[in-house]
Amino acid sequence: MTSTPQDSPRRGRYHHGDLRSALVRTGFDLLAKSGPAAFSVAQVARELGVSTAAPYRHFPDRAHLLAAVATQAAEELAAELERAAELAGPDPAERFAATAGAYVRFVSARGAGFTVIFATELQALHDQTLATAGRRLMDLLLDLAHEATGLGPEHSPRLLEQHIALAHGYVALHADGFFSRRQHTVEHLADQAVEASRTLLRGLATPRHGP
Amino acid sequence: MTSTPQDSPRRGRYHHGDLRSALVRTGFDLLAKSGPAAFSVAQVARELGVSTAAPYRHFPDRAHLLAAVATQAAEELAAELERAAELAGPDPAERFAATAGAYVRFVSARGAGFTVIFATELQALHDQTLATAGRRLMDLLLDLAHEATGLGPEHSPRLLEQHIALAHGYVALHADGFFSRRQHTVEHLADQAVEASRTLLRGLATPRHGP
DNA sequence: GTCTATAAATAGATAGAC
DNA sequence: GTCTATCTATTTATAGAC
Repeated sequence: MTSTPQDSPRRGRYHHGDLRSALVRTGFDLLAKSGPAAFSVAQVARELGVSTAAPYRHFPDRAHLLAAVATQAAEELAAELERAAELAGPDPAERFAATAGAYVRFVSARGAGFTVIFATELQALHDQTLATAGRRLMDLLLDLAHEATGLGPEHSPRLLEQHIALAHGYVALHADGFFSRRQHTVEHLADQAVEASRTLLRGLATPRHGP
Repeated sequence: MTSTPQDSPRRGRYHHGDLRSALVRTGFDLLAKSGPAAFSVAQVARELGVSTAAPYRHFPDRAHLLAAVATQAAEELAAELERAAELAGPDPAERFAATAGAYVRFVSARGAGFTVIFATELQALHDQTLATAGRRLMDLLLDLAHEATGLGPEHSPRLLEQHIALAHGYVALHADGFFSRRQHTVEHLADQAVEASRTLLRGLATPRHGP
């Protein structure tokens, strides 16, 4: 067996030019595959074929690596939500509702949503790039919520919280097996979340004592 | 109950007559205090002042202890939801909406909601008492949902899923710090969840193309 | 910058004494 | 039924070699 350093990426020295970004990418993949509980520095290192000590040259501790992953997640999620709004057409209500479906799809596929991006554990780091990415994400949603309500801007934050709770609830329950053994595919749940968001907005525009 | 024949309940032999139920009770408290991630057989044993081996005389493994805790949680949660519905008065919509608030309060206080009760990890055990408790919980909610919709029973499951996703979303986001540093108390979030559930029901009763 | 080796926690689980 | 002692596995993190 000819073992040059380039022979196998899982053995010997790791000659990557940019281990830092490889750690973030692989960490993100691990999150998507195994969930936040299984995320560990050691496992990320193993999947990259480097020693478990190597990541500590690039991140001081587990939380800082996770923060870099969360930042990446926030940026990709914002892009997905923006894309979903564009695909939904010109109707502001549809554009807003569509982000619920995009959230369900993104978190199902990538394992990182609001609870990772805004986790207390990471907020304590005061990571500037994570804070910025999180703020941009919320601003995007707040703008869409504002356009979706014709009732004045004071209703947007409440609608947005309801909308986020709804979308996150669907995907959290799904991840933990609540919806399991039925026809609840991710696509189905995403559609349900969109429909629920439409229903919320319709209910908000309806007088208190019936139509 | 406070004084054992020995001087301290945390040292020496543990003379409890019913360690099994003490493990369930303390396990539930640990869940409420530290969350599902921190739940461990060893920690439950430590808090009871018994050796880490003792629990294994009563439960074959961690999952079976957790299942017993989840069963207890399902029963207490069902009782809380029923109580909330009663307190809400005679209006079916209010009775249904009130369960969203009760769910937020219960899970915030006790640490165990749908994701613990219906966790995939525990479903695999095929524990009969857990399955029964879970089914009773869902039946209760389904009945309330059915009474709340005047649109025929085929709408109840969808409404119930939306309602559950909403309530669970609020409490999951809260637990993970999303709502943290504002005036978002548990009571406030519970009220928000109730209001959102009302809005859902109002939206469901509203024609598709505006009032 | 990466490696080997190691330390200190913590967990799940088992064997055998009492 | 509970204890002491132990094994195995895993993690975070550091020290020092190369």
